[in-house]
Amino acid sequence: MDTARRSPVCLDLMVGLPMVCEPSSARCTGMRAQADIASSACGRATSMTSSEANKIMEAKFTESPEGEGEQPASTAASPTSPVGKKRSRESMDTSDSGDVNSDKKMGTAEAEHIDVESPLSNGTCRRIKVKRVCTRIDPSDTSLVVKDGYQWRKYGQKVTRDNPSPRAYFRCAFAPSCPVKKKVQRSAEDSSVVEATYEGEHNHPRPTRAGELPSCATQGGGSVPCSISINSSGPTITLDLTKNGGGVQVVEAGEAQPDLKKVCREVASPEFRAALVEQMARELTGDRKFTDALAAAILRKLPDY
DNA sequence: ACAGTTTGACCTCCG
DNA sequence: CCGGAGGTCAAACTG
Repeated sequence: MDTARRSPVCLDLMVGLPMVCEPSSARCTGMRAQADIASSACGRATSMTSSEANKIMEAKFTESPEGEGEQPASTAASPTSPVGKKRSRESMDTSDSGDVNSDKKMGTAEAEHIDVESPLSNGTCRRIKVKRVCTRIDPSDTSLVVKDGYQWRKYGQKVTRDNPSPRAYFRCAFAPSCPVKKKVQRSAEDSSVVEATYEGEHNHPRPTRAGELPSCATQGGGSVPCSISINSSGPTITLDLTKNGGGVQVVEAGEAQPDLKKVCREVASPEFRAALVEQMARELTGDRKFTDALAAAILRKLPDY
């Protein structure tokens, strides 16, 4: 009964809060596991290379202090990071890439938001936000295209050592000066999952084109408005009940940190689900605003009575 | 002719 | 210094 209470997982219900499709936010993600990587202290980060950051990005979640996150776009696009070609390029790739996963076909996606500190030559460092999104697609689809509302131009493809599937490199094609890049590669463990890594921040509004509505507007039954964030106090699962869908669906990231995997397994367990439902019911019935709103909605549906 | 993609070569980093 | 690996460039190709 108190599984959820005993669980390290904290449930955060989002009831009655309309989802806002922020152009540069992961809010529109369907099923989303969001891990904000700390890499907090510049002091620590000064010794952290971008490759280390990449390793973190690709393999690990670390605990994150709160207050994490937003950074001005101006810092994101800092052109001055003469730490060598690879490093400087990575350094240019900063921050939030916006709403990245309107799902292409099967719609289940998982995103990680990761900030890493990129050391600069002058001894300072600056935060890079990298977002990785796992999207389920048809395994027979080899296009490595993840539609996210932005226009991308492919500029390279490479087979990496740890994954037989090729990795495709894309640049934002909407604005020539947009520093955002993304890498798309099938998961080594599950060919039906593609991992898209977004680096950098769009310096332009999202192109609005017919048929490319924000993902939160287009996502269908396959997506669940749920997010998982991991912080020092333990993982928090957020269910947005303002959207359609409703079950709990967990997609395990192939390279997810063991902690996240553990959380995913826990979340997927029947015991947890039962406790989740129970706690949801408790939360809902105990929320006066919710019951009032529910009553009002029912009354509206029954105008003749 | 043009825009986008493919793909081999090249560059840089790192161990 | 060297070799491997990831990332990018740019010519060739394609629709």
